Amino acid sequence: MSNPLILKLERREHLSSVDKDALNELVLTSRIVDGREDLISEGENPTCVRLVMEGLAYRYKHLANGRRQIMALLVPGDCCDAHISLLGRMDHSIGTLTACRVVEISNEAIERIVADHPSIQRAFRWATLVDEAILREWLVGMGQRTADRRMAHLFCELHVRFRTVGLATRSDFNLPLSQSDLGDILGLSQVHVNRMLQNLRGKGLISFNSGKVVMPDAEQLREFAGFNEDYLHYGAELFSETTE
Amino acid sequence: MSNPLILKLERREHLSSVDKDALNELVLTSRIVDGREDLISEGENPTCVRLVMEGLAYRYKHLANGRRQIMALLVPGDCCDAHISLLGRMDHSIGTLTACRVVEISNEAIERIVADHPSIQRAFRWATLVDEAILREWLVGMGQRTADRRMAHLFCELHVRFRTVGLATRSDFNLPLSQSDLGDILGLSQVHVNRMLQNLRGKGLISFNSGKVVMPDAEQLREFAGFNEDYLHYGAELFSETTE
DNA sequence: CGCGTCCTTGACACCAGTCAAGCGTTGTGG
DNA sequence: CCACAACGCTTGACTGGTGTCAAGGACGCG
Repeated sequence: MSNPLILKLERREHLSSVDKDALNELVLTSRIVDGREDLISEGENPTCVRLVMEGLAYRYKHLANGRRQIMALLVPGDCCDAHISLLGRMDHSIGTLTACRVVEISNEAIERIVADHPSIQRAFRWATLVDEAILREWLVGMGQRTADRRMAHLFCELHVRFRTVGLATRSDFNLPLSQSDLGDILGLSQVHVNRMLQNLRGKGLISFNSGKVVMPDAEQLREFAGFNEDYLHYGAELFSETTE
Repeated sequence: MSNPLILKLERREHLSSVDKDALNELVLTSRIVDGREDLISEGENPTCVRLVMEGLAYRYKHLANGRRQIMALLVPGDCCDAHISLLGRMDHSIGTLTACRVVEISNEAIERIVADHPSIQRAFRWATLVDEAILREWLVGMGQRTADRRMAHLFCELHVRFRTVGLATRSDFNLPLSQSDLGDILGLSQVHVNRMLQNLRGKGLISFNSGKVVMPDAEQLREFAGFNEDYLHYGAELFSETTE
C-alpha cells in the first residue's frame, strides 16, 4: 500500500530512503473513521496532527444562521496544520465526508522527525504553504469568478491533487460529494450547483454523477476555468506520466 | 516611536526585554515606499521577509479578465510569510495602498532571531496561523454573508487589528481605501460598495468618509455582522483599555 | 412497501453587476 | 487666477445571475 504523504511531498522535495522509512513508520498506526463525523470540533484544543491516508475530509465552519462554508478539502496525504495547537481553541471544525483512514501523530513525534530530517521539514513547510495558496485561490474564485468557471476551476484543482497521490486518471477521478456539499464549497445553493453542472455538461466539459468526475477534455476545461497550476507549487506537470 | 510588531506579538506571547531589544534591532533599517507600488510582484523569488511598520499594504492577484482580488490587508506589524521563499515563484503580488515604512529582513536574520528567542519563534508561528485564520474568515464571508454584513464584518476585524497596534480609538480608525479597493476586497462592484455604505450609514452602524471609519456603536455593528473575535486568537479583549 | 436522501425542474423574487451620466474635489499648467 | 483634466463618489435605469420555494422523481435502505 503506497503512502500518499510521500507521493505528495516528493512532488517538491527529493526524499532519501531513510526519509521515506521514517515517514512510513510515522503512519503505522491508523484508524478508520466513519463518514460524516468530526475529527476535530470547533473549540477543541488538539494535541496531535491528523493525517488523512484514505478517504475525503474537509475543514468547515458553521455560522449562526445555520449556513456552512467549507474552507478546504483534505485528500489523502493532506493533514491539518502542524502548528495548530499553538492557537489553543480551534476556530473551525474538521470532519470526514466519507469513511477515512486517519493517522494521529503527536506533536512530539512531528518535532522529532523534522529535527532529524531536514528534507522532511522543508517538505512539511512547503505543504503548509501550498494549503495556504489553495485557500487564497478559493478566495479569488469566490470573489471574482462566475459560478460555472469557479466550479470548473475546483474540478481542475482537485484533478491535479488527486493525480499527485495516484487517485485520478488523465480524465476522471472519484469525488464522493453531494451537490449540496459542492454548494457549501463554492458558496452556491444546491439548486444552482445542479444548474451549473448541467451547464458544464452541456458544454462537454465535465460530467459529475454518483461521485465520479469525468473530464473528456481536461485541457479545454482548464482554459474555460482560467486554471493556472502555478499556485499549487508542484514541480513539472504530471500529465506525461500515465497513472493508470 | 513604538514598534507595532511588538505590540502585536505581545497580544499572545509574553516577551522579555531581551526579546524586545532583539526585535527593535531587527527593524532599525527601514525604507519608505510610495503608495500604489508593488513590494513583491507575482513571479518573483523573494529572498527576504517584508515587514510593514507604517502604512497599509495588501496581497492581491490579477486574473486574466482584468479583475483583481485582494486577499489580505497588511496593517503595521504584519509581514509576508516568513517561509515564502521556500515556494520559489510568488503566486501573487504584494503592494502598498498608501506610502509605507517597510523593513526588509533577510531569511538568515529571521532564522537567527527565532533560534535565539523561543518566545519570538512561537509568536511568529502564531502570527502566521492568525493570518491564515483571517483568510479563512474572509472565505466564509465571501461564501455565506450578504454584502452588507460582509462589509460590516470587515470593519469589525480591521477595528480590532488596528486597535492592537494602537491605531484605532474605541469608535474610529483611518482606512485609506477607495470604494473601488473595498470592492476588490469584498468581491463587490464599486457601485454596490457605495450602496452598501449608505445602507450601513442609514442603519447608524458606520460612516466611511475620506479614509476614516467611524463606528458610533461598535457593539451593535458586531451583532449585525455576526462578528466573533475568536478567529483572531488574540487574548482578552482590548476594550477595557483606553487607547486614546 | 414506505421512508429518507439526493437530484431535477419550474416559477418567481431579489441581490448585485453593468452602463451611463453628473457632481465635487484636487492638482496642474497656461 | 482660471481652465481643465483626472479621479473618486453618487445616482438612476436596466439586466441578469443566483437564491428561494415548491413539487416531483429516482434510488437505496430498512
